[in-house]
Amino acid sequence: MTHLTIKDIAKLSGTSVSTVSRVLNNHPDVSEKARAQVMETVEQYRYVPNNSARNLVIRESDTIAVVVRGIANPFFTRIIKTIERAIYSEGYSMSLHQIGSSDDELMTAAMVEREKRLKGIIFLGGRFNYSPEDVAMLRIPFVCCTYSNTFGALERDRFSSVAIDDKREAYRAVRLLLERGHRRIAALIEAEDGDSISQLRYEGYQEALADAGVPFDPELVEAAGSFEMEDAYSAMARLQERTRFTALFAISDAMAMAAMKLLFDRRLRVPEDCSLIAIDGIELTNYCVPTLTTLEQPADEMALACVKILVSLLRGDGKNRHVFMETRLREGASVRSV
Amino acid sequence: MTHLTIKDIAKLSGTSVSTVSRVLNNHPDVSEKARAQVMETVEQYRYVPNNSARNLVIRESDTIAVVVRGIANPFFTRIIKTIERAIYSEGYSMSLHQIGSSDDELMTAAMVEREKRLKGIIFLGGRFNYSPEDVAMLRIPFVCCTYSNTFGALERDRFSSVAIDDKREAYRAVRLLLERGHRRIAALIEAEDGDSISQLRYEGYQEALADAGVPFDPELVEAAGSFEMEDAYSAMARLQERTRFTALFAISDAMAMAAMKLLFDRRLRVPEDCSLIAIDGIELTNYCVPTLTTLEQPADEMALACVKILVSLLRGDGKNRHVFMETRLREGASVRSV
DNA sequence: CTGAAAGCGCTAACAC
DNA sequence: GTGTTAGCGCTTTCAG
Repeated sequence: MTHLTIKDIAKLSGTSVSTVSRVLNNHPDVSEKARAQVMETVEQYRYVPNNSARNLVIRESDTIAVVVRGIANPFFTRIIKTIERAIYSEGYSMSLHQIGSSDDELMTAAMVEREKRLKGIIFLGGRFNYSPEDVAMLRIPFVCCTYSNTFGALERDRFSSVAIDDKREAYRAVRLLLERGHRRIAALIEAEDGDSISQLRYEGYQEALADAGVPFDPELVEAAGSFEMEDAYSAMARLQERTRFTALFAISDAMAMAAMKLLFDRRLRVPEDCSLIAIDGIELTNYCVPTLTTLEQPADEMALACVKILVSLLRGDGKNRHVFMETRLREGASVRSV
Repeated sequence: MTHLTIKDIAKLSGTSVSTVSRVLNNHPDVSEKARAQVMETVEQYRYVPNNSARNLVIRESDTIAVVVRGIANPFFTRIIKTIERAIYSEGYSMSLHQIGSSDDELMTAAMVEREKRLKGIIFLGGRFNYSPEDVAMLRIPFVCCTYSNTFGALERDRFSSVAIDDKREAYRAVRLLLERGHRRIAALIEAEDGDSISQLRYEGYQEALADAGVPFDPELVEAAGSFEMEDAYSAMARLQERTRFTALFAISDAMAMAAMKLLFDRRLRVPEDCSLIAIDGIELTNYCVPTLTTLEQPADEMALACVKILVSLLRGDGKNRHVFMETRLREGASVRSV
């Protein structure tokens, strides 16, 4: 036998499996003597229960799963911490699941739902285009954090979401540049389409220009093909070689930081030679030189809202909701007036 | 009933549970007709198997768990990717587990070992002081990545490790500063002791100074109390107010970047007013301004070595080993000669 | 090729 | 208080 089972511990401690189970799960109706007896053997033999067996037999748990797409996203780190705290203070426990970019968050969630008898799910990052069939595997409430199902056909009362209005916030960012006198404003994006956050923010960029009467110039737009800093750096290099501009709107802080570095390497200064603005508000932007001006997503409020919505759904005193939060302008030193 | 079970699918598709199981697990001995039949009902009803039940009954898996301490550590992100690829190409599959700073990685690993019938474990970051009793819960081979059990009483043939020699590398970093003519070299650390990576690197700092005949000055050392950038920034502020120096050794890249920002905010320039060197080589240091000079840990090689050692252990043709890798000096623009 | 049946390790009635 | 036992949903012999 590879591992000791509860049966072994029962035998070893001279009791029965139910007594051992009671002790392990802190049930009250166990005599002190039996409890001590069991605890001693557990310690002595370093018994560790098998969670698969436990999860299989329990009818329900108080677990909320957080399914995160993109382990490298620094913006999520903060959110997860806050979500975790909120979940615990609501009396639930959290189960965190990272998935790779090629995995499907819905399938992962569906499997964990059965595996752990989940109560609810919070998705942190994910596809923007779920269909009703896609989510049919999920039988429990879920809330999408940092995105909404903008491009999917899913009924809005089938799920909840907490996010910023990406298009509008991008509009705000670009508008700020316009108000500071910039006219040739470049955009560093991931891809023009793809049902992603990049697409939404890019739309905001275009709309802001249009509303200000600034003609759209495709020369000023460069797609990195990913959200990685390395790719953003290369894209910025192409952009900078191709054309001139006095300001850049990057769809994410990380990409803006890569752009900032490219400018530095080319002996261009921020903001003297090029102003920079982005969206996200990750901690790191406080530590770059100069500090990046960015529209900060209210990470803590978003995390709290997710948990609040989900918990009220679980308690039965709430309906699916879609919350759009506003960003806060965090003025760094990367934008100047012209 | 909340979820469909394999029994339901059997009934619905007019076969038996064993046939459904065979189809689901791609066993060859199923007729095409039965297979199609089962697949159709599975799709139609969006059946998702219960992994707890599966894990409970399988005798063994080909799973290697990676237990990561510190979700926010950017250095780990790269390593995980490489580990994952290596594990898959060796024919195993990976199961990733994030743990909070207050959780015990050994207990987590022991539980997952039973839950998933693990073959082996890779710890990414963890305590430096395991005792034989601590690891008694683990029955399978494990390798510690980025650290070794420097301060523990665990027998060295009980586990494997892949890491840099933190003390020696810190020595090298500080020595580089000395060679460039620096004499007043400050150190930004986490804590003076605590059986951590910070302690080891701090020891290297002290030894380098001693070997160069530079008297140790406690004024030049500041502990941040954590590895967080925020705390490093404050610590650097205290240090900078208290005394003067021409160079700083930070025990991590992230802390160095925080220090860099503090210097900038105080109108001091890097490297003109203060040189900076650190250890780690996270991608981000390529994007700070100026680029940080750092001793880069060979993340990919370390990841590969971990998997290689573990796999050879599992195949029975290998013994526990302790590998120390060398860092590569990545010259940025943050160090000048005086 | 297919189905019946025996558990995997645990919890929770249920009897004592 | 305590022990016995019936499953949880699945895989896997073992017969047919």
